[in-house]
Amino acid sequence: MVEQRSTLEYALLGLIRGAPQSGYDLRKVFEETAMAGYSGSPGAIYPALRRLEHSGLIEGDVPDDTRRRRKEFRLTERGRAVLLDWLALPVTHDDVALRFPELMLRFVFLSFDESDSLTLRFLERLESHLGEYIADLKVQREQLPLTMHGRLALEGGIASSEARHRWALEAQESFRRKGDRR
Amino acid sequence: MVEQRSTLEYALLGLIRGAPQSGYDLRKVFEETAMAGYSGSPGAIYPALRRLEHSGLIEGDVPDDTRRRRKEFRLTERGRAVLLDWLALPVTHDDVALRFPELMLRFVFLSFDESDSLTLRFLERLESHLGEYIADLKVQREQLPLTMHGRLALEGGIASSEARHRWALEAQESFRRKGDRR
DNA sequence: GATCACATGTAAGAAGTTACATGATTCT
DNA sequence: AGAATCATGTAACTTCTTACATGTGATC
Repeated sequence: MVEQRSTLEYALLGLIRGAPQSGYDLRKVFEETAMAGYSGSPGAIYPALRRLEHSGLIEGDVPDDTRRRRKEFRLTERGRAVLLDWLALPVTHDDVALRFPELMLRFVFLSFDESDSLTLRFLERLESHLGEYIADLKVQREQLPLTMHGRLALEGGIASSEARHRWALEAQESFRRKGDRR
Repeated sequence: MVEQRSTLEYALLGLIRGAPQSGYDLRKVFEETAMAGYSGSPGAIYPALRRLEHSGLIEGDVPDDTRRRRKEFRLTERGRAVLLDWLALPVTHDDVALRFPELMLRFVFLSFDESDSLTLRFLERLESHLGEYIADLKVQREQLPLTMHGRLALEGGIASSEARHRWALEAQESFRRKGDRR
């Protein structure tokens, strides 16, 4: 059973895993790259870091090369394990239909798995669930009584899902080619 | 200045505007059609309806043709006005980048504007902000140092945004043709 | 008579938002 | 000297989640 944490907490774990950094650094990442829509408000970030620290997933050090007040966080072993558990979670139908941005966040952090096996499993499941989801939307388009706006909105959903579906296929090919080259 | 309400509350206003209905009816809409990801849990719906009632945006009647306990809500004049204000809000860059599902919810409810003028303004702004957003993503792809996963994720975002962009253009044409026919 | 669908609610807790607060260091 | 940036935090509030609670009418 996987520990349940908020998406923001996983985003923080992933970023810290990429490079140890302070709360301030993390806030800037969210503000400047608008990372998938997680707000970098101090009222969200600092309490989340506190929770992660209390749970023993991250540890803060005060680096001695700065004279500014500053605490740099890095992952603990448990932190790495919790992050990996989250990354290895199977992609579900609801993830695809309701939480796509979170899936993309997970995908980015799958770069920490150097074997690419988690990545390939992720993309395969993503691709198949997207296929189902697109079929569902098409059924709804045929069967539900819809206004012109409703039908168009559904068609928009179908179009963007189909783009994501093609992307999932292409991404799989990229990783397969990469694996073959070795 | 527009009254600030939660997205769930606007979703409820829009659905009730479409047809007066009870909390139970509304919950089923969310559960069965998975409407854009708003959960139909009673702990969300009933308090939200209470808030809307207290603010004078909806009113509940007990219909006498049923013997079940049941309260049917309909919009008040103020409720219609608040919904319309929300629908008329200009589409912003952040809406496009961060809150697309909410935009699609608004689009569906724009069917209440029979002149289609709000719809057309909505689609024009959507189209232009999407264009900018796609350009931003392409800049990030060129300029940021990215892992293979990061680059692919960005390309996925570009692909689905381009699909939405094409959709916004096609939807505009649909409404223009419809307008011309009269 | 039991079970399912109808129908509405509350309580506790989690997590985010906005706004405020504070102070040090670096740049102009 | 003053402004901008670095850096961390708290408090009040809002809203959602999960889980529990309750009861009636319809169907088998």
